[in-house]
Amino acid sequence: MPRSGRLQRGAGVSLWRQIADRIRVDISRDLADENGRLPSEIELAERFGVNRHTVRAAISALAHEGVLHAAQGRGTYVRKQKRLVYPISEKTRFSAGLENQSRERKSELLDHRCEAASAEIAGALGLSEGAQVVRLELLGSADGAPVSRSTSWFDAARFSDIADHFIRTGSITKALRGMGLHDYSRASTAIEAVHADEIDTADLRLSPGAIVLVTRAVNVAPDDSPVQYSQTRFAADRITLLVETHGIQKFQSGASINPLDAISSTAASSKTKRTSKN
Amino acid sequence: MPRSGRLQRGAGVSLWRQIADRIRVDISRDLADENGRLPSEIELAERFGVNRHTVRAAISALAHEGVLHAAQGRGTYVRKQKRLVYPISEKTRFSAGLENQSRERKSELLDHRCEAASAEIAGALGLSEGAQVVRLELLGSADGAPVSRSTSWFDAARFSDIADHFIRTGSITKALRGMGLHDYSRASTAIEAVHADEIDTADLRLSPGAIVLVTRAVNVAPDDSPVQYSQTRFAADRITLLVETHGIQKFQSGASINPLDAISSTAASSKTKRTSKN
DNA sequence: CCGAATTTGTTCGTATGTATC
DNA sequence: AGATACATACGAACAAATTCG
Repeated sequence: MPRSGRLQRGAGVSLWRQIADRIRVDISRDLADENGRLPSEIELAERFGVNRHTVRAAISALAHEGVLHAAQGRGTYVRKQKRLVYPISEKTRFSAGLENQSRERKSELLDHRCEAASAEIAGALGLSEGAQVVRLELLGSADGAPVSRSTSWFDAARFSDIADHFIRTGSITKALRGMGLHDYSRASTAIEAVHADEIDTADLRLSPGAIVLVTRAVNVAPDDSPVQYSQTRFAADRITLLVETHGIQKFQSGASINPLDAISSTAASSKTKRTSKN
Repeated sequence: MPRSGRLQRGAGVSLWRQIADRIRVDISRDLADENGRLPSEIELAERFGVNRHTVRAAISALAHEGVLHAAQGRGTYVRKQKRLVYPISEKTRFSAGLENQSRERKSELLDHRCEAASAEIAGALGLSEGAQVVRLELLGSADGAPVSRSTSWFDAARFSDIADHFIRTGSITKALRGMGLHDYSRASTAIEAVHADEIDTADLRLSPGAIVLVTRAVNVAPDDSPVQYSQTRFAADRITLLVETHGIQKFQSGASINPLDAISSTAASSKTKRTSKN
């Protein structure tokens, strides 16, 4: 039976929202079994004394939030995974970010080709529109789960063989080094968040309604000439972007400037901490 | 009447998704009136020859994407607004970011109080747990629309009067300067994206299912001691975070390193540009 | 200011399709 | 093949917010 208090019909809050809030709390107690599986929608509907559609609306909202995952024919499960931290700094390297956080990580080259630069690409790389550029399509995974899907462009005049070098070395940094560029810097990164589209749900194995963090970044050579322009789409529920704009140092013993150190322990209660306007 | 082709029942794609795709295209043609208002759900259901619930599912999906906005009693409208750019760099200032992008912007102090630091706050500020800290609740708006909702903490021992100074000056930077701190730097910013909760929808005037960009940031004094820890929630469909990790310079005439310069002109076609795995 | 009309939001009922076990 | 469980779709009714005469 449902835990605390009955559902309030006719109050300001809809039933499906009340149920969603109840489920969100109860899954960490006894609602889900040892495998994280929830009772079936029919059973939940009986427990809450509502129609199955009302339960479905609640589950849908929680699936949008990334709390639950419904699989046709299998059941509804609690989504359990901690976020990987992807650092963004002047020395951001594409694949290096996820080291030490996952057992197995991979950067797979899906496709590569030469094409004419659009206005956006040309502007970012300092080329004229229509200039030849090399495009690389990469899929980043950690522990078997896809995490990022990126498209990068390079000036074909300088880096026509970048794909070959990447295939040999498995790394953008090493590929550029193999072509004579021994260092580069991240100049800027634009960050937006949007809902996953059909391509995202396929590539990143997301459920419809999930969130994608979109970054558009420019890397520059030591002489500040643009080298690489890339658009990356991260599965938002698996990633935290960490921007480091100032040397990260420990200030006092036990005190970390990295706010993420404390997040995992307080994430569950963060909601109660926030205060509304009133 | 619907434009091209009938809906395909029993094909691989559900009706509501076909309808959503159709609406997404047709709103830029003739589906919406001069005010961006769509026909009522009942009328759309008749046009497409489906039940009203099926139209609602399509509208719901498009509302999640941020394309449409449904208002009870008023109708369903096309959402039209361009994103503001919020820069994040070593010299990020809370309110300064939105200058020159909006006619009217405001940073309103909703609440302030003194409290004991939690483990998260204490860790970020280099204090011991339970130490007294001042908390400021701010609401940032641009052109009348709420954009950000932030909570900041300061060491009460150093900045007990921060609220008074903020009320007088209307700026965190000026308030800190008034208390003897003439400069500070952004040390780190953690960025995540989540679905808006009830508090977000109220404070930022979002529709349920909207996306919120959550940042957790630490500002430090010139001696690298932590000064301010803040959590900010941005309405994701109104904001682009721009991380500048390397001096932004023009490299060639007409070439900008800022990738955002080209986004607006290509955003509409970005979807077709992306390629899937196959 | 009131009340009717309009429009979206919620809930229940029912049936069928599809994926998984 | 059968049972289970989620996905989609239609129908009906009422609630809640807004608009407008």
